[in-house]
Parts: sequence; C-alpha cells; structure tokens
Amino acid sequence: MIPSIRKIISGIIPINEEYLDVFFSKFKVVSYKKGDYFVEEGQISRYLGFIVKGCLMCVYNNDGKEYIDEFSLDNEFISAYASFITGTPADKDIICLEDCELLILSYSNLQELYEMDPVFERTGRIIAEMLFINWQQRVKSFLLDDAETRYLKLAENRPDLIQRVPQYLVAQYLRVSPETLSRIRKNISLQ
Amino acid sequence: MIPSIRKIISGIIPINEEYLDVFFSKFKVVSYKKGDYFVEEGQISRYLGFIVKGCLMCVYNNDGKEYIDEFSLDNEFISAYASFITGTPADKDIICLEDCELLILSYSNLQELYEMDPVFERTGRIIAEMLFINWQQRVKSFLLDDAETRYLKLAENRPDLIQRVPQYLVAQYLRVSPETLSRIRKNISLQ
DNA sequence: TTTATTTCTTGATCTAGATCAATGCAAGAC
DNA sequence: GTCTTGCATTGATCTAGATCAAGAAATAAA
Repeated sequence: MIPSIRKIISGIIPINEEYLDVFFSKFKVVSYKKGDYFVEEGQISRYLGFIVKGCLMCVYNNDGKEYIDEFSLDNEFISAYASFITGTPADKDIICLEDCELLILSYSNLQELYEMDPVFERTGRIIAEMLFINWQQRVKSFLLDDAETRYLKLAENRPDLIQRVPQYLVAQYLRVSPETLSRIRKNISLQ
Repeated sequence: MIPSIRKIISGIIPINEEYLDVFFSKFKVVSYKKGDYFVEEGQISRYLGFIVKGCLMCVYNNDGKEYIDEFSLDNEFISAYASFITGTPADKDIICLEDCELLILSYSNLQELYEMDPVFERTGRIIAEMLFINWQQRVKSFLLDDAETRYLKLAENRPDLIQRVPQYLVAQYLRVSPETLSRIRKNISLQ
C-alpha cells in the first residue's frame, strides 16, 4: 500500500500496523469520472469506499428537490452505510463531484475480516461509534443553530470543503437556499 | 434476570442466550425519581443505561432555550454516548420524566466484557451500527421534512411517546414551538 | 478571442413558523 | 369545595428564510 495513505489511515482508524496490510489487501482500486454514481438510490450498495483522491456527495431526493446529507473528501470513508450494513436498497445517491480514485471493500470481504480476527471486529465497532457520534453532532447543530451559525461552524471545521464544493451545494447541505447562503456570506464579510 | 426483560433484550440486541446472563451480570439496578438527573451537562457520564421502566429525555441547553435530542422509554438503552465512549464531559442533560428503574453498566465493566469474549465486541459493533443508522434517519428527516411531516412520522413510529410525554416537550424534540405543534395537531384533526 | 453555460449575487415579495399575549382547562394543593 | 400552578389552545403580529425574477461573474466551450 502507498505509504502516505498507510500513515493517514492509521491516524484515522484504531488498528495496529501489522493488521493494516491485511485490512487493505481486501480492498480494490477503482476510478470514477466527475458525475459518475458510486451509489444509486434504490440499488443495494455492497461496497464501503475509502477516498484516495477526490470528492463525493450523498444526496437525498424528495419530489424534485435535492438535499445533501454529506460530503466526503480525500482520506475519508464513504458509503450508503444503512444499505451496506443491512443489505436494503439505498435511500440516496452518492455522486462524484470530481474525478475520484477509491479503494473499495465488498460486504463479503468485510465479513471475512470480521471472522478472521476479533481485532477487525473491534476496529469496526470503534468506527461505527465515531460515525454515530458525528451524526449526533449534526442533529445537535440542526436543533441548536440557525443557518449562519451552521455555516460558520462548517467553515471552521472543514474549510477545504468550502473551497472545493460549489456554493449552491454547500447551501443544500446546510438546508438553506443558495440565495440565503449568499446573503449570509455577504453579511459575515461586512462584520 | 427477569425473564420478560431477557426476552425483550434478545429481541433488541444480537446476542446468544448463553452470553446474555454474563452481559447483564455486569449491570446493576438503580432507581430514580421523576425529575432526577441521570446525566448532568459538563460531567463525564460513565454509565450506559437500560430502561426497565420509565421515561427519560436528553436535553441540550443553548442560552436559556432547551432542545430535546431524544426520548427513551421502557426497554430502550440510554446514555450520553459521546461522553461515555470518549470520556469527555457530556454536552447534554439526561432527565427522568417519570420514576424510573434502570440497569446501568459502567464503562470499565463494558471494557471487561470486550476483553472477555469477542462476541461482546461484535454485539457492541452491531449496536453502534444500529444507533448510527437511526441518527442518520433523524438528520434525513430534518433535511427533507417540514414540521407537520416530522410530527406525523413520530406519531406513526412512536405512538406511545406521544401519549406519555407532555406536548410542549414533543415540540422541543421536533424543533417547533408548542404553539405551532398545537396548530399542527388541530390541522391534522380537521383533515 | 467571443460565445455559452453555469454559478453567484441582489432585490422584491411571500410564507412557515416564531413570538407575544390572552384565555381555557385540568390536576393537585389547600 | 376554591385556589393555585402548569399545560394547551387561539389570535395577532413578526421574522428568518424561501421563492421568484433579473443581472453580474465566473467557467467552459467554440
């Protein structure tokens, strides 16, 4: 495995160096073009992805309108987790916003890892716990924060994302109209 | 362990009967009065709770205003998970809405279970995955649904909760004012 | 370069839901 | 029984943010 990626991974997930090669031996490399679908709504998603390079978004469709559930960039995992874990049809699309290079792990290969050694089970648990905590934070932000605060927090926590993603998509993620986000930004710059 | 609880648990969490006794041997029984705090904001919460009987709510405070993150009723687990898992101060209160009887598991006892047998690690992983998927659904509902739809879905998925919890608290959970929820309900009953 | 296409901004409305204020109503306290 | 006290309803405003519409910038295509 590419050493730089190796280093990044071991910073993200709690796994011993010696298991890391086994873990990634189960992955395979795939490339996508900008606009390609990694997951399509209604299909069962059988892969967990790790983004070597690129940017993807998860999108819900609701009678014509689109709402972005998540953006994922370089060195992050991506999946329609509910579909992947439960084997049910995905309730969202996952689309490449740039040309992407992914490492993907099939459900059956992941199960093989779980059977192989409890250390992978533990790693899986800790990853699921981290994802859960992140999502609780997102709910908290919807409960407590107004649109401007949500934008400011996003800009602080993920400045790279603001740079790389078109503004109207950031607006969809924050659950405001593009016009409102434009005004929020204007407002901030005046202060 | 009380047989009825035993049955319920094995329906909720994926664990073999023979391990269930070991699992619950690590718990202890505690009682709370209505209004008692199970978790206080700012404190580190070292327990995972299982509600034998009663009703609790998780509450965020934001300059004077309260927003309810979650209600938990009989036969559900409850915790300030982020605090429990990471050992950091809780960012919310957990308060009893009724007299409650809980089974609680300390962090160190949970770690003992994890060390004892990989089956507990697996159980922990699957629970974390379920929690994560639930929270994604909550974000989805905030993204896609208006106040009335959020109420209708809650009423469908957790009718017991609507019955047991005062309406102004349900409003806080849905992120609307009590007045608006009252109007939503009136509106629905007219249709 | 010039032309298209897409994205961003700005202004003018409109609307869902908040806030404020008053009243109704039910369950305990006395 | 009658007082409280707390919750629910209703009406009258107000406001954050949506929607509609038109240009301005920026990107991509020619």
